[in-house]
Amino acid sequence: MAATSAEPCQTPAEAGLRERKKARMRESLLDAGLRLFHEHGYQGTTTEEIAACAGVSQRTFFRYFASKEDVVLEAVEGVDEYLYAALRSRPADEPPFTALRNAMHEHWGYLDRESLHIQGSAMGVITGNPELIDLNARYCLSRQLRLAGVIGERTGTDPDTDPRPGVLAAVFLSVITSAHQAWCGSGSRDTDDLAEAIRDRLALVPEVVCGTWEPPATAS
Amino acid sequence: MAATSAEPCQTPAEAGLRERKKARMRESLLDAGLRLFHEHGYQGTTTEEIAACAGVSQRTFFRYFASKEDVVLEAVEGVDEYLYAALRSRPADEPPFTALRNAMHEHWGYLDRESLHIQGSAMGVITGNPELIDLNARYCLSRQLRLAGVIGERTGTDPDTDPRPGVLAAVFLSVITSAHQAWCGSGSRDTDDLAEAIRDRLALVPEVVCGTWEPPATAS
DNA sequence: ACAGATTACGTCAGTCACTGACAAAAAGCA
DNA sequence: TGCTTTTTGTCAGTGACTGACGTAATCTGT
Repeated sequence: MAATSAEPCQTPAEAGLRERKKARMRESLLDAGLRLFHEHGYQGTTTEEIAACAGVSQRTFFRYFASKEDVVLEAVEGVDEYLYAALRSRPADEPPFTALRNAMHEHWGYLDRESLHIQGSAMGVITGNPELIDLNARYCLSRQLRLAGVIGERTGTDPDTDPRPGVLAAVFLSVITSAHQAWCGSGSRDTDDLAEAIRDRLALVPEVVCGTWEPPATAS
Repeated sequence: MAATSAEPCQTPAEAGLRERKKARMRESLLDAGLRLFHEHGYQGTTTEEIAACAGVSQRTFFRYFASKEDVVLEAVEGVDEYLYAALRSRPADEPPFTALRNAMHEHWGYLDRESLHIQGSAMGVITGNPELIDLNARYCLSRQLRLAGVIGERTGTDPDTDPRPGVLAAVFLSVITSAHQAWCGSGSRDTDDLAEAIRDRLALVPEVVCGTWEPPATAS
């Protein structure tokens, strides 16, 4: 079914009308969802409203997105791509963690004035209750795996056999999340503060894991 | 209303009968929940079943636990106490990260044959949608904060002003989670394998963040 | 362009987590 | 023993999510 296309080829688009409609529908639901989340908050938006806003039924919404959270996730993944690209373009001789820090820095410049920076984070697992994996996995597993993959590319290591890319991805994302929490807790809405928190905390990691801390903190 | 107590003081217990009943109710619901989760899985257990199993109505269940997930969380927190205790009893001259690794090792010995080791993990935050914090916070924020607090005690640093305890807690928990994921993914049910994965990955952290990786992994 | 197989959609009904409101029962207190 | 406070059950309702089924749109071959 791949090469037997005898299509009129009037539209320059790639696939059939059905595919294009589906893609547009998904896009439409995503836009509607993000807009409504922005306007009324996440909890303040129902899936019915998203569907109605996109002109379809709630049931159709759930045919495109497995859950309300997935709308957010989709956006997160889109944003992360910039980080991966930045990481890939770092010079090859940079040590992995340094490259990540620098990539994050570039990435931030890119995102700084985006309307949406969404950060997912690490997942949790409950021994013996695999169903709970799904519940949390949404928030980080895919992110962590993808990042580990990109780190693996850079370093020539295979994330499936070498745990180091996975560990670095986990550490990196957890520090980002930690900074994010601190930022949220501080009440600041200034994204520059968030960027600074991220930078500071990433810079602290080697010291924090590699030795004894100097008694008086950098409590400026 | 604090010192005006002219209680008969007939019962040797600490508080009034009401308090004790409440504590027993909570315990009872927790036991029922964990047992049912174990028997039928998390998804396979409804809150009504938990309530019925404890002999109360569903509404009462939700008066004791804000959510079904909270039942699990409660158990997680109980388990973590052992880790904190182990960390507190490490010699004061051990560097923080080393102390954590050793504490984890001891902790594991303690838990090894427990019926329940539950691991929560890091939370995610969505910029501008504080409601989502709750959603994930359940899974890690409290854990991370508590651990940061204990680390702060040990090192004489204040987690509120010095970001280092928070960073270390985040890194540590994320590596545990990462190991947990790898273990789940490997299909092993042997807790010794999990302990080994955790040990290996923790040992890798300094190398992973502090320099250039040696090309051929420890792909034993 | 038209019949027949796919596929997408809307509608309906149902489950489950979770919540507010209210009345009855239990526990504390005088 | 009355009176107040707290706890509980019942009821009704919201919102996320799913399965079933009929209808409509798209695709396929002629």
